[in-house]
Amino acid sequence: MELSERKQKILKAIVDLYIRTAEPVGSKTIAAMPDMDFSPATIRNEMAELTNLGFLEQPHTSAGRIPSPAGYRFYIDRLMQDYRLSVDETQSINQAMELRMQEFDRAMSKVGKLVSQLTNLPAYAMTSHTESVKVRRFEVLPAGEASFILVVMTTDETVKNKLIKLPLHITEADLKLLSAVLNASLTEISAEQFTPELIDRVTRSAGAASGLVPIAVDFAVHVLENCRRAEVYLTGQNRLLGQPEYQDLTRAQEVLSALDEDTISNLPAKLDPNSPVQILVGPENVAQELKNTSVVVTRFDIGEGMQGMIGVVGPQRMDYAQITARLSYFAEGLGRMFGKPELPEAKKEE
Amino acid sequence: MELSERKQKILKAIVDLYIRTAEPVGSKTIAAMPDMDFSPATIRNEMAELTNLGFLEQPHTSAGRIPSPAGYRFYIDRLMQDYRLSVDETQSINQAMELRMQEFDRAMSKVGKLVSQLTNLPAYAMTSHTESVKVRRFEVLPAGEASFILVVMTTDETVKNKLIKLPLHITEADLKLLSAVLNASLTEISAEQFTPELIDRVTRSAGAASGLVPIAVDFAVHVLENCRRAEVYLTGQNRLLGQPEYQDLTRAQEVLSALDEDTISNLPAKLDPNSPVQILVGPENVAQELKNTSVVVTRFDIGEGMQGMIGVVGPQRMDYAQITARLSYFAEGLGRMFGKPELPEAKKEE
DNA sequence: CTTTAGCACTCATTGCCCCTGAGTGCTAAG
DNA sequence: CTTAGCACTCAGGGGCAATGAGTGCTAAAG
Repeated sequence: MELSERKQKILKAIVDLYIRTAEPVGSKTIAAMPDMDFSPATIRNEMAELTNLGFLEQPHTSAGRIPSPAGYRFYIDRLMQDYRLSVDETQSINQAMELRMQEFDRAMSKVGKLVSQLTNLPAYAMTSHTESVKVRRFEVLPAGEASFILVVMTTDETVKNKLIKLPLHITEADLKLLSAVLNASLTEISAEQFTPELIDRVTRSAGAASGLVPIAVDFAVHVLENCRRAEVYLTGQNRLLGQPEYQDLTRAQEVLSALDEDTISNLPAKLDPNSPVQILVGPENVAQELKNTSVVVTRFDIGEGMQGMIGVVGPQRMDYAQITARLSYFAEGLGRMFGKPELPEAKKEE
Repeated sequence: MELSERKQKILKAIVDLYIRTAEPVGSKTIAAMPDMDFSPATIRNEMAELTNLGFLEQPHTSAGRIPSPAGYRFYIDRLMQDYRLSVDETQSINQAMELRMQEFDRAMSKVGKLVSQLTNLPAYAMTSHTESVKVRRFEVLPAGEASFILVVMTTDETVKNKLIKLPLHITEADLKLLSAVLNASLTEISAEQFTPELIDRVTRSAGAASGLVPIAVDFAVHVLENCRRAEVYLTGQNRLLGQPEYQDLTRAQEVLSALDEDTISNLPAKLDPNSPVQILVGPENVAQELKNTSVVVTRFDIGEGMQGMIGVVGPQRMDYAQITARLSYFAEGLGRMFGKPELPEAKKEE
């Protein structure tokens, strides 16, 4: 079913205005807008129909209209104008991105913070995987007296390490052997393939270092599992309180307590591979607690079978055009930054 | 100046009750308590004096009294009874601690979450250093085509790594040399001692890998600096909204937006080395924005010149006894866990 | 000299009522 | 189909009085 040109125009005007003011919009206000060549009465009729069609809602009889979730959806899909980033904005985003991201985890937490700042809403950044991750290589590095560092490198380029201390003395030869055995048998296979039989066999072939194999395996499995389970960085929760819809404390708390890592990592049930930015309006969220909030997500390439995702959580009445624009501009920048191999920079002294 | 026995008893009763109810306490309520063998009038007189002495405050004329910061301080130092953890509590804390903390950063974020849960307040966990950190060793590990992984181990046992990609091809020999040079000249010295002259000398002696030295140095310095700058994990901000004193939205926002990593890492200006748990009541906090909140901090040993700190942020009216007890019990557990060398566990199959 | 009963006073909170005004839906005329 | 006109609805706010918890002071009792 198609909306008449005029209905669309009115709907757009209402959503635009409501996004700006957070107050129900009345017929008179709309009629007063330049470019609206109808009387309030006409607008009223149209608004009544839009309400019947489910695009608008009325908080109470004597109030104006506000967009319903379906209204927002229609607006997003059909009416919303692209938001053009101003030079100032692009500059400040670029500048923010200047942070040299040295380590990955840290960087992601910073990314989250920046997104939150950029949108003035709670934001999250997380990593996720597109392929199943395997161990690429083990390294065993002696580290003082009776301890060594186990380094596990995975196919998604994360490198995790653990300091292992032992009460018994271990020789360099033991460690060499351990390393060799681990690399020979346990690399390039996914966590599921770490069967008890395999581990048993490996353990037996490790000689003096056999006691260390289970520890190493435990750690490797743990690393792989943690790779799969995305890491989530959430920040800027307090910005939610700035939004008029969350002046009601209980609402705010409901949303904030729902915003933990688990819900977030499950947020966008399916990522539409076609559109880069995905918007979930209110009840489109699977999580019940978020049925009054909207989520805008986008992803960026990190390369090596991984992707980053950044998202924003806010009231249904959010400036989708602006937020989408900022988010995707930022994500593009990040993609450029992470996705491509890093060029060695020209150093002063060379 | 000493408070009479009776004044102390009354003050304690008021603070105890106010902590429980969050409502100003009147003379009649106190008088009605068993063990209070005085009339309301007497209590009133005492309360008036306690107010003059600065231990109590009156929100308005016709309301009861609430403790002033000084009142809380006196209560904490002199009146508060030790809170005895119930078996249930110790059990659930122990259970929570069962999480096998495989990697340090992750573990700290989990610790933060647990503390928040444990106290039902926003909480933070962070690491900090007691000695100046140095690089203990560099490791250079080839990682595919035109890239390698640089591992920096520091004297505080953190191990950080970075994947470095290069457009040019590098041989294993180059990397060996790089590793040797770095380890020969740049270990066991602190970041300040990375002078341009030294770096220049090292670069020249690195032969074919000379282009990589600045990158490695940059990373090393970055790691050392990050070691010094404590890492902070803050969680459970939403729990602040559950507290009656933060029903006022603006207050809540003020506090929450003040709670970023910077303010937190500066929170306890000086840590009294004698008492394990440190309490900062309201205005005792240096940060202006936190002058209405209290902070309870404790630390635990991680060994190797490092310590962990866990803390709780909440309204001045918080159950200091309970929170102190839970926090320190938890911290002790963590100390036991992190501080001591890890014993290899008995595996099933051995 | 301390304790307590009595009393007048204060003042935040609550509920109530009424008014205002923005906004609607309907009807009938253009 | 559009619009002017009109009666109606209802949230929000101001004013006002009642309520009651709590106080400080005074004077009597212990």
